[in-house]
Amino acid sequence: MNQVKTKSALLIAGPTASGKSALALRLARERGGVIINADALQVYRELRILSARPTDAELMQAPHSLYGHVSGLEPYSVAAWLADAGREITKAWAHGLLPIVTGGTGLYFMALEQGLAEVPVIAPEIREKWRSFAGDIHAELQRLDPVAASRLKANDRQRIGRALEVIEGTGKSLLHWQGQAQQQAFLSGVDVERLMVEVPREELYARADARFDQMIAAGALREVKPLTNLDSSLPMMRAIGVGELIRHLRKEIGLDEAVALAKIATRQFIKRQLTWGRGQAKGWTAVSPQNDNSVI
RNA sequence: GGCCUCGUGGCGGAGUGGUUACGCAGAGGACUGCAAAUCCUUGCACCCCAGUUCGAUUCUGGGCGAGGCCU
Repeated sequence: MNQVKTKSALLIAGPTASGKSALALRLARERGGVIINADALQVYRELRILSARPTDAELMQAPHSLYGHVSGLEPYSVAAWLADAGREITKAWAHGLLPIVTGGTGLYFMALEQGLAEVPVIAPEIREKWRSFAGDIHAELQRLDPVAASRLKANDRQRIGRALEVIEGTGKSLLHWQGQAQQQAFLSGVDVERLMVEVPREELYARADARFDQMIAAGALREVKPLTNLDSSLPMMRAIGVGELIRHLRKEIGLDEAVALAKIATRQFIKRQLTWGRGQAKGWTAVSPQNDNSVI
């Protein structure tokens, strides 16, 4: 068991069902580390099974943080996660432990390494106004912030809404804020090791399919039942499987169909994660979950 | 056995005598506060044979196949 230098960190990324957690667990035991979650859905308390959070047995083998630590009814975001993660990393260092940040959300790793633009907090009313805006949202952005509008696709309501709330809430373009010096780059100047878990596509799909069946067997329907009447726009409700299983509980589709749809959604998600990895995580060290000899 | 309808890409489903919708799945890509989200691009077909025609997925005939009705 190595003694950890004061300022180092290990990042483990990879698509869902690739075996990141098991690898993180092993390395945490070997090196004396704290596993810090970098998955946007595993933070939600209500989704233990469907978000594939570590089991109790796994949690006991090494310290974990940011798993199921927030309510799905509360707003959460990259910024909130970044603050949480920064705090946990600092704490790990203070205890002489290696922070091992692992998860499948590329945006979170990006925020961790590059920081986030220092955009002031936007008033909830403004935010809500644009999220529920019924008209031509892109035309509105063209009027208020033509430069930002020119960079976004007309159908990309989510990003357009963000650009609108920023220009209205701060009086300045989102591009202005992004052009400012980035703060909160916790890992700048830190000795960072980056591992990308890679598994052949076909094998990954097969593992993901099998895992969803296991989730059903483990009681995923029971987990979803209390969520049936919640606002479907909550981020938690977009977890793969939640919408599909709710439709089944409402007798709209059979269980077989719900499972099939969730598996398709999982594969599509994996594809996006792989695209992210190829485009945004160049230079990470590729490791396979079984034979990660490239890791010291 | 007779009559009728139909046979389009992996699936669903339009349509046309020449420039071959669309949806889903698949593939590729983007990505700075909802990211397991949001968005962009895209390969792939007209059951077989013969005929009509300058030209057939589209028209005619036959074959094969599917479904329905009748006996």
